[in-house]
Amino acid sequence: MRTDPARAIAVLWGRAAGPRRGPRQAASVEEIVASAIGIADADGLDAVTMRAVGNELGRTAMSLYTYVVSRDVLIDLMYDSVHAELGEVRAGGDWRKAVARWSGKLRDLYLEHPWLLEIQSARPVLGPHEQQVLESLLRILASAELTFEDRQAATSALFSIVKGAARQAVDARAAITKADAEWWAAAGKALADAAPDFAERFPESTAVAAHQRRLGAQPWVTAADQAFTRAIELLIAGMDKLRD
Amino acid sequence: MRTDPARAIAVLWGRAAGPRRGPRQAASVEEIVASAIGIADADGLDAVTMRAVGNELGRTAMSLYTYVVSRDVLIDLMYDSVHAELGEVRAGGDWRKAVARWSGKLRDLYLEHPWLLEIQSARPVLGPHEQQVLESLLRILASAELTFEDRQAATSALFSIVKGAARQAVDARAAITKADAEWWAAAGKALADAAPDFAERFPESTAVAAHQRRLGAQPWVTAADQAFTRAIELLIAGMDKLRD
DNA sequence: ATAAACTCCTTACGTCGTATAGAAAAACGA
DNA sequence: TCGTTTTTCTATACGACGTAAGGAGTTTAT
Repeated sequence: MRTDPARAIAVLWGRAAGPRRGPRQAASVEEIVASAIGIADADGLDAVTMRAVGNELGRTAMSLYTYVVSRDVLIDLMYDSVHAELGEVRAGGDWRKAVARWSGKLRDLYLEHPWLLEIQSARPVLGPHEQQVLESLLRILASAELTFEDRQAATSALFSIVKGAARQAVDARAAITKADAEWWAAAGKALADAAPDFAERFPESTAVAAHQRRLGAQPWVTAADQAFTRAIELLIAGMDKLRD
Repeated sequence: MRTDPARAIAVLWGRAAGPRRGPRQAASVEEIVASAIGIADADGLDAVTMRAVGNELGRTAMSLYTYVVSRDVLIDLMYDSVHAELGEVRAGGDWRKAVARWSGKLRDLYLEHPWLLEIQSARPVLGPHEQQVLESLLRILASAELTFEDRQAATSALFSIVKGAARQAVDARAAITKADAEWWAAAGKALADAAPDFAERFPESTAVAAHQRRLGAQPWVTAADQAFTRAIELLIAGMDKLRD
């Protein structure tokens, strides 16, 4: 991110790449990005080391630097690349349903590539596929005849809600592991010891937790799903109400 | 996070600390956490290395491990500690205003300690001050007479929106630096070269950007502020509408 | 007095991104 | 055609990081 952006952007937006002088390149940026995405899908973003990606392609870490100027840029490319999977969400019909559809699809993308959530920064879009995702949403919001201000507010809110909900879902999914379950049990016990007055100090939190437990079955996972759907509904209702 | 949570939780919730045998400790957990927060405020979370914190206190990195079992736990402690600054947000009066007030205060906290945004995971609350922040919100939502389901949905949405907006604001603030301005100029130029058909491919994005530019002055910063306020308004309106 | 428990220091390991420098390979100018 | 230039890729190395291991010194319990 700190280096000259021109090359990264050129690669993102469909290269130029005139005839070069030296030896032919044995790999390609696409191949490297695909390999990196595979590693990230399997083992998370931290596992995407230059050495690991190089190894996967049968070459050294340093050779990758002739394709991408830094690991950060590689991650930018990965980020944009997976956004192609989302495709276009058309704006026809009821805009409320379209917003819900867009949100669900973006959340699915995050769940399929949880490492997307490990990337921080709300930096403006850099690549064409990210841009397409944003454009799709803006088209829907335009069809709802929101003001420009509300389009921005809604966009920001929707991205945030989807990301937050996806993170919750991913964490919930991970918490089902045996080791994590034990960890939580131990944490709960330690908490009960350390704060015996929890229920009096935090009655509302306790009430919500009790209600959650009452629903039984999959306490975290499905609760997160429902909270997501409902959160989107709340926002849509608000947009509807303040639309005039 | 991977180790026994009991000790971390004991420290978080106000210790026990019976009489120990060896030499007296020359520092305290509070001192270490405060020092780490100072470093993070100044230089971000990455600057909080065990060596840096130790150095600040005139001791070695390894000595810190008698106070906190790992860097991750230190960060948990930092996280909870700064949440004490937010204090209680009372639930009296109009719940709509209270929600807005709570959101604004949390956002201010994030802006004052931007490294909070570098911490990922939507893990359930661990410390008492985080818990208090959640409790305050739940009290407000209870006074609004939302269903339990809607309280969860609204909680999740509000945390997400606040966090997302804060991140945007922090990034906008950072983008005013000279070096970054140059970077963006270069990126813009590169983008114009790489995608001359941008405006046709992404008409809605272009329209929003044009509207933004038309407003002039501080294009990013105040726009982010307004989008935040409006996003919260949208959600509150939705809660209001679907309340029955 | 001796033993146990504890703090803190020094040293060291394995990891990372990437700087540097050189070898081999391809295209260019003559 | 033959250097010259440009580029790819490798090997090596540096300085960071979190933290494991081991040991010296200090305090308390027996």
